[in-house]
Amino acid sequence: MSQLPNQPTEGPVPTSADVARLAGVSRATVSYVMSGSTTVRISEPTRRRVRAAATELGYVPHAAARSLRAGHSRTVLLPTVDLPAGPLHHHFLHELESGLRGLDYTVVQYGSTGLDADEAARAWAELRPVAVVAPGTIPLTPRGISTLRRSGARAVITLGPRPVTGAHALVMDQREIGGRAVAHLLARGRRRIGVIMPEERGLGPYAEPRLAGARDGARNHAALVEPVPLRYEEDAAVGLAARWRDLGFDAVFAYDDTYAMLLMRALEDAGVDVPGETAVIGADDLVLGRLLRPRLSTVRTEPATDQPLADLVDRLVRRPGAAPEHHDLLRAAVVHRESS
Amino acid sequence: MSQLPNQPTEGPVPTSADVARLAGVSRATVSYVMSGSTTVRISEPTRRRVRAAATELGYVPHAAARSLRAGHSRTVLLPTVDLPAGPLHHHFLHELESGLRGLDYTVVQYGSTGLDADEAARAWAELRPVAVVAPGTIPLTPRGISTLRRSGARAVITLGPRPVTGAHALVMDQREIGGRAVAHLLARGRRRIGVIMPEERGLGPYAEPRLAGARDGARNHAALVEPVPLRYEEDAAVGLAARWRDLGFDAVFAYDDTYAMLLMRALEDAGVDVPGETAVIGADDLVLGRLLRPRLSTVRTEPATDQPLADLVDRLVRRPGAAPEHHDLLRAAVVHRESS
DNA sequence: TTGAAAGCGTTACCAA
DNA sequence: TTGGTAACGCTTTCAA
Repeated sequence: MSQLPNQPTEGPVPTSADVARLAGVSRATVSYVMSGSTTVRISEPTRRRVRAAATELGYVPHAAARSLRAGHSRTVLLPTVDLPAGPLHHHFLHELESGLRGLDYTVVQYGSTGLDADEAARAWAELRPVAVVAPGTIPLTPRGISTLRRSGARAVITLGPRPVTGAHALVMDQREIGGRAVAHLLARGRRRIGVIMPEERGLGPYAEPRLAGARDGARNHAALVEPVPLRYEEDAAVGLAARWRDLGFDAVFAYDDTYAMLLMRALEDAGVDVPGETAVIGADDLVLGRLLRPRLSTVRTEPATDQPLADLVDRLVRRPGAAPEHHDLLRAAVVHRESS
Repeated sequence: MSQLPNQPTEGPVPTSADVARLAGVSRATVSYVMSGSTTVRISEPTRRRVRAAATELGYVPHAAARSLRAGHSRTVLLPTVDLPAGPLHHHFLHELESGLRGLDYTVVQYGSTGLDADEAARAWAELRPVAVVAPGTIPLTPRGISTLRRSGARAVITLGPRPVTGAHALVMDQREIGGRAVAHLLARGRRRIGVIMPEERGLGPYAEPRLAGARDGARNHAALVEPVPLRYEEDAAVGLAARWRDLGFDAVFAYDDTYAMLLMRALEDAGVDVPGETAVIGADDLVLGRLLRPRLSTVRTEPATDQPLADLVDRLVRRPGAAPEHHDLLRAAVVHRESS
């Protein structure tokens, strides 16, 4: 094991010039060695001297200086908000992140809570990312998109429930989820369907399309579809259950399995029979749905494309200026269990 | 509404020189106006001309160039891994992120899955962050810490279950959770305690200290504490429940409420009475615990400090070189319900 | 095989 | 009140 510097030198940060000096070569040579350039032949002894000097000084190249000189970066910016975003969103985000890293991009998440659309776009543009993949929960205006493109971003992509004009879109269309749920309930003879809408901030962009899909699904049937707001708290559910019979629903599509569980428990405590009196279906197929009694019916969502997201982003970066593309990322299917 | 550029010019990115040219001033003047410098007086008409030119060109300053020139950045790097990390971890991360932004830091999350400790440290160092707050799930070696410090990081901080030698530490000591759980079970007369250990990768850094705390808590009592591995899947739980009576436990401390729910359901289906035959306690006080029957006892964790994390990081940045500090972030308390 | 020098976009100092 | 200039750390062409 090599000697570690025992005093975390508070001194200046070593640069390639320091390495060059220590190794007795020029800065150019250091650069060649560090980047493993093959266009220039450097003797093996020299390489070793340079590497040893770099290690001794703890030299790490300065990314900003490099990309400044290069005129471009390989930074992909993923703005984030700190709101819950659904398991599939996380799945995609993770896949995207590791895939892009594999393609040698530097992936950086940048918290953007509380910034308005154009402030956010400017803040992102300062970092000169080669691509931006923004969640649908952050509004992206045409002006913001323009700012980003003019700052050198070769791809501006939204990832969310809705496409955004002017940007490429990876669409997770939540409407199909609502549509499937309602079709299932209709097929089982239900006609008065409540749709649980979370009152939690930030879930709207997901919940609204699910409701819209539910409504569309009931369009040509003599059926009622009505939103029912609910906070994710026990007493809210108890209150709702207490006036449940007055509402007159014979079925309910909950925003997701966790809300379904919350409601189902409250209904049971209030003496409402599930599924006899009210059928319940959730969404997202969480493990907990199988643990409930009755077992929870749900709408499972799964990736609709086997093309890795990262490849898609990479392609958009390489062929910029192409017309905005929309890609549907979601497939939805009902998993029928006991609660419906 | 002002005129938007109708062609997303594929041309070169505008620089302050372009703005200067268009406004008929020097680059220096542009810089003064854009950064709102007060040390230099610029006439109001000039300011207006500069701002108009900047808007027209869609000019956004180049962060890398700025920090290169300045010799330092206000970037705080939060390396992330894509593993589940507990609700409190998320809470802290979010608080830290928004707090730091309020203190005018640029907070950036950087995915580091799959990198080894020293590779990761080098990758982070390339970005020249002024501070790094690394989750405990990413091992940080003395060498890595040294690399970061020498690259100009004024604070290297770990956020996780364990302090790391040489770095500041925001400790979320999970041991107390196990300790409280076991103390509670002992007080209720239980003597043979199983501790559910998730088999899921990445939970180890949280689960192990919880187990250690449980063992410590039983030290001076004639009690048995034994780990029981469990995958978070229904059939794994069913299998465990089937041989439950052979194991001879009269109580179980589950890693968290979700594992507790999984096990409790399987035990119930296997005819094991809870809490009569086996007492169950979870952790993290999730909403679902109150929805279970019997209602789930749990160990609630809450922030132990009312000093905002961001202020703490800020202080460490301003007073670098100070001896490593440890801060305990967690307080744990048993919430007794029906399952124990 | 190596070195000198230019230039990426900024900002801070010093003159005008 | 404004402008010229140098410097931040790096890569790359051109010459030696």
